[in-house]
Amino acid sequence: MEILTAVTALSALAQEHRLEIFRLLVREGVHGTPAGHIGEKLGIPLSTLSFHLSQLKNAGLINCRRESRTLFYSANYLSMNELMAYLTENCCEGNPDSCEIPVGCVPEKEK
Amino acid sequence: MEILTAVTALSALAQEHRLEIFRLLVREGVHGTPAGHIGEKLGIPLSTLSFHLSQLKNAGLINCRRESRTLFYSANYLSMNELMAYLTENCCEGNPDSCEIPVGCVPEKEK
DNA sequence: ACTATATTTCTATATTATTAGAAATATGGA
DNA sequence: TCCATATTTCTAATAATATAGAAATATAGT
Repeated sequence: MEILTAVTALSALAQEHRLEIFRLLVREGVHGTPAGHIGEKLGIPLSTLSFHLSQLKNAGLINCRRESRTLFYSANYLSMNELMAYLTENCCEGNPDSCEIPVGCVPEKEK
Repeated sequence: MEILTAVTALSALAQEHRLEIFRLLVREGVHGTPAGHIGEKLGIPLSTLSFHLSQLKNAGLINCRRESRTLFYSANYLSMNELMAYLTENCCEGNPDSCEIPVGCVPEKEK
């Protein structure tokens, strides 16, 4: 991963509204959620929401598909996991005794 | 984790110099690296470096200990992993078939 | 006390991001 | 074609962040 790709993704997540949006979409799953529902659930005006969705989309963290008049947004799990892998790359020079706490998209019941 | 804690950590990582600094420290391990070495390796003026180190420190992503005149900075692996867990929390409503790609601090050779 | 080293704090300037109302665009039904 | 719904783009005001030189602080050796 290019460092600018990672900075763009992290910048996209480094904002309260956008982090809420992203976590909502991570919870909702691959089918996606209409933009309007996101704004309603989080109490964000639609023009502001649209700005934040485009930031997340531009960073590759979310996907968008149209179904009639409705745009469904969904989390891009692959790019999320690539970002996390980038952060932990080569940790402890390959000797992770002191830091190994694997995380990822794993359901609560299996933890 | 509080959302503001996560936003602070993500904001700290969402900057090219700071992301380079953090990834360097993740690689170097728990013993830590003197501030001067970081600036030298990354070509960052010391006053600028100090500003960025304080942002990362304030976000809880790195630790600092003094040894004589030298300040050793090191990655805080626990808070890094907590941040990643926060991003993936409750993914896919507990049905991660479409997104399960666990990541974390695991050495290359074991991947 | 003096000097050298390691690092931080202060400062001002320059750059970038956030907000939400109003207008514009896209789609589909009558 | 006309209207309703869903969402985006435009706009301008406001706020926050990054930069690096110079001065200040902390530590240790002579």
